Amino acid sequence: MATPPALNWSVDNCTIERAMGILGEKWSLVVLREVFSGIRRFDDMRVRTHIPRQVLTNRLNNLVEHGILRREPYREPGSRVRHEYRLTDKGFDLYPVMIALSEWGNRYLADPEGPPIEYAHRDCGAELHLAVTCADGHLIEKRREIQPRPGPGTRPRRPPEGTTRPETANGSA
Amino acid sequence: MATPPALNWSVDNCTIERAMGILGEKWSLVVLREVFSGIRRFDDMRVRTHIPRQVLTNRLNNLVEHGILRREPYREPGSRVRHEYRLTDKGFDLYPVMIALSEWGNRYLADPEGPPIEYAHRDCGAELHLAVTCADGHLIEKRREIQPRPGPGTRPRRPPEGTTRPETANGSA
DNA sequence: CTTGATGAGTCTGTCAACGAGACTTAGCCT
DNA sequence: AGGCTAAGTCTCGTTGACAGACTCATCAAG
Repeated sequence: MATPPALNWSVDNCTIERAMGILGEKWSLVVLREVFSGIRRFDDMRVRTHIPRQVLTNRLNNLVEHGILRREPYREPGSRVRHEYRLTDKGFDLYPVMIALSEWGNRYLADPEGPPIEYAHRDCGAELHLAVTCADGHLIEKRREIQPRPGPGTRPRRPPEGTTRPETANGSA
Repeated sequence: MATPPALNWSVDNCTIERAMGILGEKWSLVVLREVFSGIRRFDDMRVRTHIPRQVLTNRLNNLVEHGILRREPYREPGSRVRHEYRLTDKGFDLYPVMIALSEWGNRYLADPEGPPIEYAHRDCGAELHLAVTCADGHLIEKRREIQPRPGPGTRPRRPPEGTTRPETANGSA
């Protein structure tokens, strides 16, 4: 084997990495799962998830800071004003991420009786799944059809003087 | 507002949570991005990602242990036998997760010039994206059509004696 | 056969993040 | 006035991340 071409590009500005910087902290996605499921209050999340208080405050604040959740004041009759956490548009756009994770998790990690949460089409009740398509409208069914490649923000990586291995032609796994 | 119905179900066996237990550790998905991009060797990953050695060994081992990567011995002419890391089927099935993250990241987190990596349809070159569909074949375009609900593995949550709030009807965010 | 290069680690010590449990605070209710 | 409750802070011990030096096996050069 020889040098994969990817080695010549830098990935400092990788958006997957940035996304994981926000969502990859422990519990972040669990918090989002809760909000997607209609759980919006601090203590309700605590009760279901057992996330340590401190971590939960921290995650909620981070998610608010990144514009994924917003704090909404509400007042329950006979209580003082409180806040609940709701998804912003940016947060809702994480639906595919949630569905992708749950599809994979359901296939490989579920208990024999199945997963405790599923995502369904409200109108017809059928379960959801993700389809990979391309901008030209083709449906992608086999992974051989998928090709990672340098995008518009690609920058060269300066190799540290004399790191040379013979080139190869094909960069996918 | 009143008790969201989700509060009555347990989420101990949630598959999203389990998936994040594997993929949510710092760097896990970056390692996978590398492998998807054709980077398969320890030091090549180090060079691009600057992941600390110890963490990288640890992540690679975890991913192998969970059957997402496999170690493949190879021998470069004039070197001793080494190992490279390749995706298993289970690993390849994470493609939707990668694409979902990168779509979201590209929309909200990219530099002005764009992302450094994109996923394309090999046959036509067009960029990929994910479509949410339901098992009945409907294309879901609005989040209002998505409904999280208890799945087959749902278990009741034993509420700790006298945690009662009035019920509400609708559980989505 | 010795020396050196190289890929892939291990070892050590420091610092940040996580987890458990007790304590705090603001506003409402009796 | 006293108590309750949601949502935090505080404290402290444990785990995980990181940096940098060290190890180890193997092959190639001399």
